Formats: sequence, structure tokens, C-alpha cells
Amino acid sequence: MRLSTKALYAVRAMVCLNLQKGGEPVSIREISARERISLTYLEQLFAKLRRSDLVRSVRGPGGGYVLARPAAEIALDAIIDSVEETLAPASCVEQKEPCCHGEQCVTHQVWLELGERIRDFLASISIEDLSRDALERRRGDLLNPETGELS
Amino acid sequence: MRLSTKALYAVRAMVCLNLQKGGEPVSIREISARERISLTYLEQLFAKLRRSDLVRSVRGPGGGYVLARPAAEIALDAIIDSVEETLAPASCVEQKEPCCHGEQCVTHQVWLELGERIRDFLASISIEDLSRDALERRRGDLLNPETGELS
DNA sequence: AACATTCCCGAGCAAAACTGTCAATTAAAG
DNA sequence: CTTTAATTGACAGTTTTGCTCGGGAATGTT
Ligand code: FES
Ligand code: FES
Repeated sequence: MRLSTKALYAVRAMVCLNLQKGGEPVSIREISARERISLTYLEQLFAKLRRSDLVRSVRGPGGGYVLARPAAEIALDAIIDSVEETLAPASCVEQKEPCCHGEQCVTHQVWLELGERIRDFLASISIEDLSRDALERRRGDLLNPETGELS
Repeated sequence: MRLSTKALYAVRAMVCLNLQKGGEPVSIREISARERISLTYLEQLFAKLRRSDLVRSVRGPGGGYVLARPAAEIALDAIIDSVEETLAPASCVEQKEPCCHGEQCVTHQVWLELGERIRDFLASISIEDLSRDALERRRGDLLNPETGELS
């Protein structure tokens, strides 16, 4: 039940893009350095993100990627759909083929619902939400440096 | 975000066990035939289920496996824990190591919560629940054979 | 025009995980 | 003592993952 690194990386990268001051393009190289993710691997991910219209690319010096839409309108499920194949817990949920012999499958409904829950949860969180959290945390760090930990 | 066949098979097998009339042991061979799952593969799964005290084994002729506890007390998360490694969507959620560089990780909280939701959902469903559904559906089949589909 | 920067694309590839198989053994019932 | 069936450990084939590499094409700078 693990998400692949593709999904993990893509979400982090998208937050990175949104955190950029002034909405200037962020280069893959920069993200690679900041997030410690292989540069060439990131290229692959951004190719998919672009094809899904989640980011726009700007070529040439000073270029990079920008979010294609307002961060509040980009939810995590869309990002994961873009770079990873599926959020469904079982192959049959996406009508590939039934897992079981002819009869009605006892467990199908469960996996269907589980898939829905996962998607609903991820759809309820946007890049904006994550960015806000990140900023709040940084501010918190400045205000309470003595506590060490933050709630 | 797929569950492995281990998880899928194990849940179906456990329902099989519970559906047995009279609580007699069900052999792996029988389950293999009924659910069309490789016999030797099932052996592996049941070894794990037994080590987790979810089933008890009875050797010799007429032997097989029985649920170790009442079906209502066996939830799906326990079964999946038993045969599969994890329900956590990211490795860092199980305190292996942080995914990110030194700082606080922007996305960690999300994966943590997602993992909780998944576990909560699966923990809310017992083998008994699934068995009841299965029986109701069979009864429904008998009552409304003309509809073909059931809600 | 030359050059540097950056995105773009496709192929390839090693390691891990997944999905099993096989052989040999032990325990119990009849 | 024979048959049934669980128990164990090793191993093999395939798929997926997580990358790398090599070369291009667009764009801005000098
Ligand atoms: S057909 Fe979907 S779980 Fe069996
Ligand atoms: S440390 Fe858990 S997601 Fe980064």
C-alpha cells in the first residue's frame, strides 16, 4: 500500500513551485538541489505533469516550470494520477477484470470504497493547503525557537 | 497504491473459512479450488496468518484451518498486516527515515493522515461483515433472479 | 552568430518486489 | 502403515521501480 517515490516527489516538487516568490519559473535543477531528488528522474515526472496540464514550462535561461493553475485548484489526487498509474487498491476496481471466479465477488465493494476514501482524502488537499502549512511552520520556528518541537 | 494479491487473497480466504458450516476446518486445497488461488501460494499466506494468531491449524485428515477468533473480532487491517508489510503510504511514516532533507517535511503530515484513514477504514470492517454481505447477496439472488443485478 | 541555459524525449538497465513453484518433512486420523 | 494435510525453506520467473544516459530543441545573453 505504498505510494511510489514518483507520487511523493511530485507533490513535494509542486509545493516547491508554489513557494517560489513572485511566481517566477523554477528550474528542475533547483528543485533537484533543494529536495535532493535526481535531476533526470525529475525530468520524467515533470514531463507527465506538463502533459496533464498541471504545470507550464518556460524554456531557455531563467526558465523552468510554473503551476498551470492557482495552487488552490490543484489537489493531490490529480498530481498522483498524473505521475502514477492508479489510486485503486485492486486492479478489478478499474474494470480490468474481476479478481474472482464468475460469481459476485465478496470483497469487491470493500476495495471500491477504500479507493473512494483514498481519493476523496487526497482530493480534499491542495498545493495551497500544503504551502500554507509550510509557511506557518516556518513562522512558528522563528517565534518559538526555544521549544524545539511544534504542534 | 495497489494492495498486493497477498492481501486480496488472504481476505477472501478468511471469509471462506468463516462461511464454512459448523465451524469445521477448511483445507487449503478446498480454498484453492473455490477461490482459484494457487495452492502452494496459499500455504505461504496461511503460515503468516497462523503466526499472527488469526487462524488455527488442524493437521491430519479432515484437517485444515479455522478462524482463531470470532469473525466479528477479525478486522481487515489485521489480516493485511499479517500477510503484507505495511499500510503506510510512505516509508517515513513508519519512522524508517525522513524522506526529506533535514528540515521539517512539508508532506509528512498528509501521508500520516492518509495512512490513518486507510487503517481506520479497514479496521472498521470485519470478516463477519463481509460474510453477512455474502449471505445476503446469495439470498437476494434467489429472491430476484429476474433482475440480474443487485444493489 | 555563438553560446549557455533549460526543457524535451526515448532508450536502457540494475535492483527490488511480486507471485508464485518445488521438494522434503511432520503430525494426525483411520 | 497409509493417507491426508499442514510446515518449512529454498528458488525462479516476471513485473515494477527508480533511476541513468545520450542526444536534441527552444530560448535568452553577449
Ligand atoms: S472482482 Fe473486484 S475484488 Fe473480486
Ligand atoms: S519525512 Fe515523511 S514525507 Fe518527508
